Amino acid sequence: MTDLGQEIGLRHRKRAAAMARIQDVALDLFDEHGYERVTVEQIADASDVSPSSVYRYFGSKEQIVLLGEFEFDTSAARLEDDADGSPLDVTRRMLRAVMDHLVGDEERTRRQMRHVMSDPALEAALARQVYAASETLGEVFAERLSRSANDLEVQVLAHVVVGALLGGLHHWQGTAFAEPLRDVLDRCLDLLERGLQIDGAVSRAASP
Amino acid sequence: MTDLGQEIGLRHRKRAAAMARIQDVALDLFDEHGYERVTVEQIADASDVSPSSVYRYFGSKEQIVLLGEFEFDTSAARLEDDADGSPLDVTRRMLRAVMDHLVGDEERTRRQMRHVMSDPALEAALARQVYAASETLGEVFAERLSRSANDLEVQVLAHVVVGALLGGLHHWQGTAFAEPLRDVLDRCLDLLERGLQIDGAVSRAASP
DNA sequence: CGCTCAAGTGACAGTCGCTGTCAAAAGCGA
DNA sequence: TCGCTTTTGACAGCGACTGTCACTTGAGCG
Repeated sequence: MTDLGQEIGLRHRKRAAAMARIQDVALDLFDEHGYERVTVEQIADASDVSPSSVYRYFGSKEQIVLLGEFEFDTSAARLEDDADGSPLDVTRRMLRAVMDHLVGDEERTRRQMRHVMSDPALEAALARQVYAASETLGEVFAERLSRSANDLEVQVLAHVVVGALLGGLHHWQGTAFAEPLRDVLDRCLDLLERGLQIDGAVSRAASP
Repeated sequence: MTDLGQEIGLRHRKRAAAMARIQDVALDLFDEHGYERVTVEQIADASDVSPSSVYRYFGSKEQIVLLGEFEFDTSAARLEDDADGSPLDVTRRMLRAVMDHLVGDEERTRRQMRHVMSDPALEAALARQVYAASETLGEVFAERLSRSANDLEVQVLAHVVVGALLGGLHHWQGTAFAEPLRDVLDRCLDLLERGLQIDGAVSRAASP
C-alpha cells in the first residue's frame, strides 16, 4: 500500500501490467507457433483481455513485438545540447540511451529479432521504424550543423548512420547474436568514424 | 502481323498490357482519392480484370505502386565482373542500370514517390524493399572483397551505401523532385567517396 | 464512505487485404 | 479443327483492423 516510488494511479499501473503480460504471452506464442500463425484473438484470449484492448494498447499486431524498440529519443540529444560534439558523438549518446532501454534483457531483444528477421510483415515494420529514426536523426543533425533539415548532406549523413546501425543489426543476427549488441553497434560507429576506408572498399584511387 | 521484334506469344503480351493498364488506372485513382481510400476491387473494376488477377499480377496492393522499383539487379554487377572496381564503382554501375529502368518516365516515379512518402503502408513496403537491396548489395560486395557475406564491415558498407541513396531519395522528395533523380543519387555516392567529411560532421578529432 | 463523472473495456458489426479452390475460357500446338 | 495446358474469374473464407456503444471501473469529491 505504501507508495513504491514510481507509478501514479491504479489505472496506469493496470494498463502497464496488461501490456507487459500481453507482450510476454505473445512472444511465447510466437516462439511456439511462429508470428503469422498466431492471431491477435488468441493472444487476447491467453492474456485475459479483449482483442479491442490489444489494438488499443499496441495499435497493430506488429507493434506487440516492436513497440518502442529502436526509436531514437531526441530528448537524449536535446537535454545535453550544452555538451557539444560531432553528429556521430550525438548518435553515440542517443544510441546509448536506446541501448540502456534494451540492455535490461537482451534475451528478449534476441527473441524479438528472431521473429522480425523471419517474418516479412515484421521486417517491413522494423524497416519503417528505422527509416523514421533517420528523419529524427536528420532533424537533430540539421540543428547541430545549422543547416536545413532537407540539406542533402544532412539527409545522407543521417541515413548513413542509421544504415550503419542496421548493418550491425543484420550482422548481429547473422552471428546468432553472439556478441553483445552494444559492442556491435559501437563498432559500426567506429567504422563510420574511420570513414569506411576498408582496404579500397570505398575508393581505389586512395593509394596509387 | 509481322513480328514487331520483342515479344513472344500473345499470352505474355496481354499480360504485360493488363499490368500496365492496371498500374496506370491505379495511379490515376490514387492521385484522385489517395492510396488507402482506393480498394483493389475498384482498381480491378476500372481495369476490366478481376481482383484475383490483380493479386496474381502484383501480389499485393503495395506492389501495384512499387513493383520492380528500387531493386538492385545483381546481374548488372556479375555480368561485368571482369571489369573490376571498388564496391562503390559497382554500386554506381548497378544504380545506373536501375536508373535506366526508371528514367524512361521520371514523372511516373514522382507520382509513385508522392504516394509512397505519404502512406505508412507504402512507406513500410519501400523501406523493406530497400532493406532487401542491402542484402543483395552485401552479397555482391562480399564476393568482390573476398569476405564472408556476414562480415561486419561488409554489412555496414552495404547498408551505408543503401542508406546514402535513401537519404538522397528523401532529399529529392523534400525538394519537390526538382533535380533529376539520377544527379541526386550520383551526388550521394560522391559524398560517400569523400568519406562524409562534412566539416567536422563525422569526427571532430580530425584537425586539432 | 458512498456518489458522480469520466475514462477504460468488451462485444459486435463491418471493411478490406489477401489466400485457396475450382470450373469456365482462352491461347497454343498439331 | 481438336485436344492440352495455362490463365482467368467467381466464390468462399480468414484475419487484421476500425468504429460504435453499452457497460464497468477507477478517480475525485462531498
